[in-house]
Amino acid sequence: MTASPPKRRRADAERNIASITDAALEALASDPDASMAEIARRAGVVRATIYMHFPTRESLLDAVMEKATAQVARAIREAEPEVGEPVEALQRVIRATWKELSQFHGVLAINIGRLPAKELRRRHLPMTTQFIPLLERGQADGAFRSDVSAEWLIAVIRAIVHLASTELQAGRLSQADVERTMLTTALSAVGSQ
Amino acid sequence: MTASPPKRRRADAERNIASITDAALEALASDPDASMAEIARRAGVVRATIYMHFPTRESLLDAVMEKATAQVARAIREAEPEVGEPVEALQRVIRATWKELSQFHGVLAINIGRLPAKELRRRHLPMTTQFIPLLERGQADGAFRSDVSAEWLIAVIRAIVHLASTELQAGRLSQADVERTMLTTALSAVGSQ
DNA sequence: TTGACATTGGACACTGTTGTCTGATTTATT
DNA sequence: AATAAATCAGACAACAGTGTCCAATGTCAA
Repeated sequence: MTASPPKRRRADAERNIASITDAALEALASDPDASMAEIARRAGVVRATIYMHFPTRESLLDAVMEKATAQVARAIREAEPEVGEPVEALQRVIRATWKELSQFHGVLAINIGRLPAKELRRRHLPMTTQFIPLLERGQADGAFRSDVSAEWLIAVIRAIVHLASTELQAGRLSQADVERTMLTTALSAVGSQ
Repeated sequence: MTASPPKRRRADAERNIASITDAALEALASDPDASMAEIARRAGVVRATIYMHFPTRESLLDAVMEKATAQVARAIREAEPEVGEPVEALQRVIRATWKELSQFHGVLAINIGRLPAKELRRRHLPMTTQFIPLLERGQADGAFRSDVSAEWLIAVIRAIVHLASTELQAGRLSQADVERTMLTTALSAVGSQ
């Protein structure tokens, strides 16, 4: 999935591609409209170099998004959503992905408005699909409310995690409180009682 | 607060100002980066006319934001947050403001990134201050959870309302379901049980 | 009706961004 | 050491947006 059959690039090219996507990730996190020049500057590379590897700005954004979602998806997977009590599992998954997601907080939001809703949903699939079985399992055994769809619950959880990230960044929530607050709120919103 | 002492404008000027802010509201809702030209086109006015009344793009945005927040604030006030049982009152307030807020859904989000967090908070005051007493009242009598701040609860409610608006717009939630879903989720997130 | 106010339509300079190109230079690979 | 790949430095055209200006025209108010 990384670069096996298509073409063999030189080692420094490979390195630069990594630098560029990393820099883009950073830059876009603080400013969703960061220019190619700004990204190049951060990557320690000349602007034209970016165009060596990414034909357009759009294509760079696509690559960055895919990298971010893949990284979050991996973190979710490693938290083993299918193991144990639904409530415990959800708690574990949220906790494990929270730091990951908070990095990309702004970055993943770029797609909103940039892509049609359908496409956006498709690209979030690597993350969302992993939640579905967990939530449905919880709904089946009465741990989570089942008067709304699992998709809605996912959206609510995501919103709360993003919110926690925002509030932390804004200083309205302390490092010490944020995790507990986020978790209890998410569980309370999703819980059945 | 509208235009009492500062200076008397001609009637057509007054009318155009209204057209412009309305057009800006519309345009910015669908595209947060809508240009002055696009706004002028919608207002049925030439671009230079906008600059007659708003010296810069920024100042127009400010005016639009203030208009939007004022409108939402009024709707909240009319729902009488201070009357009756906290749970009932909150339900009433959310329901009453929901349609209002869903119009401005995207518009109010423009400020994020445009303004420093502190300033942003200040401008949201007309809306948020009205929630505080209601939430604190509910926290005091055990209706709402009190292990987190009232400010956090406000943020959570706002996030859920915005989310509902997004999901409705994306067709992931039906007109019939959206209000119930939003309300039950918000109350469940805020409730103490 | 008249004079002041306001809008029009068009032009203008300025800035920032994207994407392309080129020739010189550096770097990895064999 | 030789060759191919990649980067650099800088220029360029094209475009879109902001803010300003002006002369002509339209509109309100007394």
